[in-house]
This record gives sequence, C-alpha cells and structure tokens, in this order.
Amino acid sequence: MKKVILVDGNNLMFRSYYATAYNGNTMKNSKGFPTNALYGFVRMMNTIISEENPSYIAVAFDIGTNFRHEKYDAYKAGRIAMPDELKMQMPIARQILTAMGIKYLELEPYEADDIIGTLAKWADQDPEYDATIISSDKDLLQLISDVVEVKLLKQKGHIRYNKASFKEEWGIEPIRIIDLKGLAGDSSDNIPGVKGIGDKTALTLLQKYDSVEGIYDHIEEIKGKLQEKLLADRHNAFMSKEIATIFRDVPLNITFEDIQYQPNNNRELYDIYRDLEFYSLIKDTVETTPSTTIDYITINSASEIASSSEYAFYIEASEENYHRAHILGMSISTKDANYYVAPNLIIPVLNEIKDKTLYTYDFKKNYVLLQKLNYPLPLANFDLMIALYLLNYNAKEDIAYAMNSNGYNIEFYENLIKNTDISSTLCLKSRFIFDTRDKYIIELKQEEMFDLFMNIEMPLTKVLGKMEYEGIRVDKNILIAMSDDMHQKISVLEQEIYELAGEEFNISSPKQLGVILFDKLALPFGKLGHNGQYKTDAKILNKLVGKHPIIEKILTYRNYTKLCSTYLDGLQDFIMADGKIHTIYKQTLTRTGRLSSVEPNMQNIPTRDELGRQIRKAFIPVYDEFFSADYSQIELRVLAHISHEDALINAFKQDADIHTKVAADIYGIKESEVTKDQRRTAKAVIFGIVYGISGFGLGENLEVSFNEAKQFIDKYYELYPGVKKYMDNIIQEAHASGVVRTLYKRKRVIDELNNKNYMIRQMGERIALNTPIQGSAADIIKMAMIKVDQEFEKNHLKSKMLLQVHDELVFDVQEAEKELVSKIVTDCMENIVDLAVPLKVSHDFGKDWYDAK
DNA sequence: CTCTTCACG
DNA sequence: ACGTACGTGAAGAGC
Repeated sequence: MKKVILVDGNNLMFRSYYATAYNGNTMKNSKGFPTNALYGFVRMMNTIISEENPSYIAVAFDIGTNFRHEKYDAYKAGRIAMPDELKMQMPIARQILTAMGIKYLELEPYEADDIIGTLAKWADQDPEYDATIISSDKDLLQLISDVVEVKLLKQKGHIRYNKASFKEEWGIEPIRIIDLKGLAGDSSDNIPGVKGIGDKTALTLLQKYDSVEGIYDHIEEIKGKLQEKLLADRHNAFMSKEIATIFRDVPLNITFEDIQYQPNNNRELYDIYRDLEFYSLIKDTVETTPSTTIDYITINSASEIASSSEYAFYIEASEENYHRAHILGMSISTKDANYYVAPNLIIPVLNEIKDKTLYTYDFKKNYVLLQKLNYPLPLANFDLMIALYLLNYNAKEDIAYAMNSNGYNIEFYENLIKNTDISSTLCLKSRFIFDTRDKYIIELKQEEMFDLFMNIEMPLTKVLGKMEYEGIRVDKNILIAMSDDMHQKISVLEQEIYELAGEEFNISSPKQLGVILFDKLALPFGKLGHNGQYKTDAKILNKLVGKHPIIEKILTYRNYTKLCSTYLDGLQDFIMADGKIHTIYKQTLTRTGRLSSVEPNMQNIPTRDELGRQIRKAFIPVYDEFFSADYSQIELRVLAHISHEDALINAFKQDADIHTKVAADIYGIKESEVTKDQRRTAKAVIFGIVYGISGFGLGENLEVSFNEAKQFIDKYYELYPGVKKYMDNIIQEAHASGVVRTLYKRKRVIDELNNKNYMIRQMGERIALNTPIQGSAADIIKMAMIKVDQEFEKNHLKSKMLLQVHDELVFDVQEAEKELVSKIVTDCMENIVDLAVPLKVSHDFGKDWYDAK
C-alpha cells in the first residue's frame, strides 16, 4: 500500500491564524509582516511529516470564486472576509510548501474540499493507494471509506476516524454527513438546512431513515412539529445537501506520481524562514547555508591592535549562566579592522583600550566574567542589548537574533559553542555592534529615550554587575535543617491524606487530586477548568475547609512541598563554591521596566507567611549586619504625582496611613474609627485602581458582590476625581498613540489596544493604566541604586548593595559603617527625584534577612 | 513543551 | 454573551 496524505491547506492556515491572532500580539517579523498563521502552519506541516511519514502528500487550497455560489448565491454569505493579515500570508504558505518539496493543488472554481475529495476518490478506485485526510473541518468526514481515513484536528491533538470508528461514534455511514448538513445546515457556510433542526435531531432521524430522501419518503411516519418543519423546508433540505456534497471529479491534470514527497531542506526554504524570522525553525533545517564572512586578524600580542578612539568588543562565554562560565574568546572591531583575541590575551588587550570609548553587547555579563579574573572593566559607553530593549525590539540574550534579523547569517549561541572555531563569528558580532551603534543612538534620541539610556540603564548595568558578582551568603545548614524537618512532616501528612482518601495517589498531581476530591469524596465547588480538569488551587481549597478534614492537610502539604522544592532544597543547588548565591538580574525582559531575577529568583523569597519567612534566616551577612530599605507605597505615590490628585497628595504630605485615610473617606468616618476590615477593603480598592480595576475583579478579591464592589470604586472616584481623570486620559492617549510612557520617558507599545477581541482591548487599557505607574516606580529605584553606588564609592565604603526586590534594597553592612550606610541609602532613595509627594523609606538592620525588617 | 500552582512586588 | 487586576520565575505533572 502506498500512503497518500491530503492536507486541507486553507483550514490549517485559518486554524493557526485564529489560534494566535486573538491573544493580543499578532506575531510579525521586524518588517511588520504578519507571520502568525505561517508559523503555526509550518509547525503543523512538520508534525504531519514526522507523524505520517508520507510517500505521497498534497496540500489543497481554495482559490477564486467557487461554483457553489452559482447554485446558491447566499453560500458563505455573512462570513467575515478573510482578514488582510491572513490574506497576506497565504501566498507564502504555497512558497514554503514548494521549498519543502510538497505539491500544493488549487483550481478555480473548486474548493480545497473538492480537490481532496477527488484525490480520495482516486484512492478508492486504485487498490495500490490508501489516503489520510488532515483537517479540522467535519465536512471532510463524508470522504471516509475502506481506504480513506480522516485525521480530524482538535484544539488539543486530533481524532483519527476510519470507517468503523466513525460508524461506531456517529451511528451513520460517513457519506451521510451530507444529509446531516442538509437537515442541520451550517451557519459558518450559511447553509440553511431545515429551520429548527440541529445536529442532535438530524442524527436521530438519519439513524432511522438513512438519508434526506429516506426521511421524506417516510415523512408520514414523522409526527407533529417535526414533520411541519421538515415539510416547510423541504426545498432547502435538498439544496443544502447538494451544497454540502463535495465534488469529486475535479479535472486535475496530475496522477499520484506527481505528488510524491521529496524531502527538501534547501536554501530556498532557509531564505524564506530567515525572511520571516523563524529562527527556531531554521535551527531544524539540516542544510547549512553559507555564513556571512568577515576579514579579521587573529592577534599574537596586544600591540597588534591599531590605535583608535572607539572600539566595539564582544566576549563569548562557555555557558549562559556567566557566574559558572569561563571566557572562550573575545573580538574587537574598530572602524577599519576586526581582531580575534584568544583568552590569554584578553586582559593585555583590554588594558590597551580601556580608556577609549567602548561599545558592547550585555555589558553586565562582560563585567562579571572579567571581575572573576580580577579585571575591573570600566563602564562601556554603549550596550546594544539595552538599546534594543528600550527601543522595543525583541532584545534576546543572544545577539544572533538581532543580527540575523538585520541581514547577517550567523550561528545561534547554542550551536556556536559546539563549534571549534568561533573566531570569525565573534568578529562579526563586534563588527555588528560597531556598525549599528550610531543608528540606534539616533533612534534613542528620536524616541526621547537617550537620557533614560545614558543616565539610568547604562550606569545600572555596572551596578547590577557588582551586586551579582558580590552575591549573597547563605548558611546551607539552616536550609538543610529546615528541609529535613519539613520532609518528615510531609511524609506524615502524605500517610494521613492517603488514609482520608482511602487510597494512595499523587497529591501533587492536580488531575489526580481533583478526581479524589470531587468524584470520590464528592465535595462541592468542583469547578472544571477550560481543559476539562477540576481546579484545585488554594482559592477553591479554602472554600472547602471544614467540609472534609483532608482539605487542610492538602493545603499544608502544598505549603510544605512548595517551600521544600523551590526554596529549601531548590536554593541549595545555587550555592556556589564561595558559599554564596549569585542571581542574574534580567535588565531587558519586562515590559514595564522592572528587573527580573533568575537562577535563582531572589525576588520571590517567602515573606508573607511566617513559616516561609523563616527561610530568610538562611541569608546572612559576610560583614556584620544586613540593612534593608524599602519604599513605602511608591506606586501609590507615583499615582498621586501623575494624577495631580490633591486629596491624595495632601494625604501623603501629612504622612497619613493611606489605607486608613482612604477607608475613613470611603466610609465617611474618622480615621480613628476605621476598623481592620474597612482598612483591608480600602487597601484592595487602592490596589485595584493601580491595576486597572473592574467591579467584578474587586468583588472576587474582596468576596463581596459585584454591586458592592462597584460602589466602592465609584466612591473612590468621587473622592479622588483626579485619579479618575488620569485613568480616562491615559487610556484615551494610549488609544490615539498606541503607546504609553513612564515619567522618565520609558516607552511601551501596546498592541492589545487594536485587537478585535474586546477582552484583549480591555487588557490593553489596564496595561496603559498600570505601566506608567509600575514603570515610573521602577525608574525611580533604578536611579536611586545608581546614586547609592556612587555615594558608596565616594565614601570608600566596604559595605555592599546585594539585592533589589522592586521597591526594596538589601545591603551587607560593616559595623563601623552602619550609620553612614543608613543615611546614604535613605537619603538617596527619598531624594532621588522631586515629585509632588514625598517619597518615604522604611528601613531596618538585622543579623540576617529575616531579622532585617 | 504546556499547564497548573504558588512564591514575590 | 463573554470573562474579568498589573508585573514576574520555578517546580512538578503529564502529554
């Protein structure tokens, strides 16, 4: 048997377009060409090839107008026209197929269905072949036969129907799909069918009378309303059936031998992928293509580097985590030349050029790598990674992404380090940095972000580098002791839970847990998630406390296992030979301007629950004490400043407890009369405002009704009309310009605002509201960090800044410097900017991180 | 690799 | 009628 794969090309393109188009950012390449449908299409084609291993394959497309319109002019009327962003991608899909070595078929006035039907018919008639049809369109099920099966694509995965399994599930012959359409119609194709009859009724009728003809032959047996409906729409029933019937004699000028699959991974395909910027797919193409080449000098001594006023340098490390890595090599580019520098010559070369203007990519990484060699790298003048980030390009860790979208063709990092000779690629990288620097500087100036770049992000690279290199000391024994204790408690809990459940199961599996709780123990609130699985998160579980003793045990189990896996045990893997943890701050990741922290994340160490908070006892100073300083209510203060809301500004000026103050205002009582509960409510309302509130969301959070929540919000707007005005204005401006900015001009593009989906547009508006607030606060603490660093240098302090946790800074302090550190840090943080409200910092010393605050 | 859950501001 | 608060990272399960 020869296997023929028949793919519904239009269907695949539609599916992949709509799968991603609705979630906000339609994927585009750097030239703005939409690529989302193609990406999904290519991935699906690759899956088909690997799963089906076909010897014959064809992809069918719709083209031109369809003959069905002549028979029925309302055919597909009312269907929304193909979006332009999808239409543009259709021709490329055909190019890709050709490059892949796959034939595509199209012929006016037929649809993809008809072409597939025709080829399936050939398979029916030729004992040598059998066929598999791939689509998510149920219409095609009518083509199922002894030798033709359909792989019906679902949202997740697929179902394979052959003749037997189809009959088993539907109770009718596959060809009766056309009768089903005749009766039930199809709203997406505007096929009317019989009014008042849906899939269920149609199926029942067909199981009894076989076909539309059969039904009308026995129409007298059918009683009442149903008979009336059938008689009323008799014409439509037959017409609809005809329209739904796939035409199986399309005059195609080919044979099966013309659609043989000849795997191809040629240059053409590579070029298309590169144009679309499908870099992850390029990695799969086996064929190597000629890399961009470059002239360069491999130096034997530092003196070979020509003198110049500006140098671009690039250093390659042996692994992504540069704390663990060593240096593989360096390249240097000047206006006229490129040099490759082997590891042993790097420091002499840097000594030659260190006083000149330096450009690089990821300065922080370079700084740490050299710091490990005791070489104090001076701050570069330009960091390409930072520039790309601020300009809202996709700044990846790997410079190869930026280069390959700008006409270069170089290996990605992961492939590169497997190679023995990295010298030419490195030289290309420093060349690229040197050549694009001016362009991006101009762009930063045009975008009014040059100051942000030069005065905040660039100096911050070095400050963060110092913090990462310094690291934080950890007492491993504390972690081990807590972990041992916890693991014992976990085993006890495990047994108790099995006992209560009446069986052993994996408590950590939400799927298994859901079945135990809601099926076996029949507990209430068994809400299904969108994947058809029970939800078992803390919110649901907390509602069940008291209904069954197992619930509290599960909550405790979750609590303990989380602490163990992520923190007590997880953190131990990151303690390096020096007894410290060295995190990596990602400076070019978040959309708001915040930092993020990885390997490990030092910005989510437990603090809210006492038990988890104990973990902070394992973080200890190298010197004498920790000092922690955090901004109090910085985001709310920023909101007060941006919105010019006098009531809020005055409250902050008077140093009021803002939550109590708002609670007093909302409830119309004195601050001294505010209860804990009222304060909690006010706090939730305030948070909601900062995040872009909805009555529903607040209600959910406060566990009050939608109306009650809405009243709080309205009251808040009434009390603070400036805030309301700010919200309305920023949303309007965001819609007009498509962007928002922080106080220090950091720009965020919000594509979500143009989305056709209401919910996503709504999210875009909340982003527009929140980003200037969260982002300005991020800008402020970044500035404060730079200033603190400068002051420490100026005063020759030994004490070190160790961590940043969004609104908090943590320091390792020498006894003798305590007073000065406290003064410098609070001064810098409070006075770094001049807003309409004062900035307030609360601070504390302690013998460990638990104790400091 | 994606989903769910849970840790932080 | 829909689904519902912003920004993150890590671990385990299960496909």
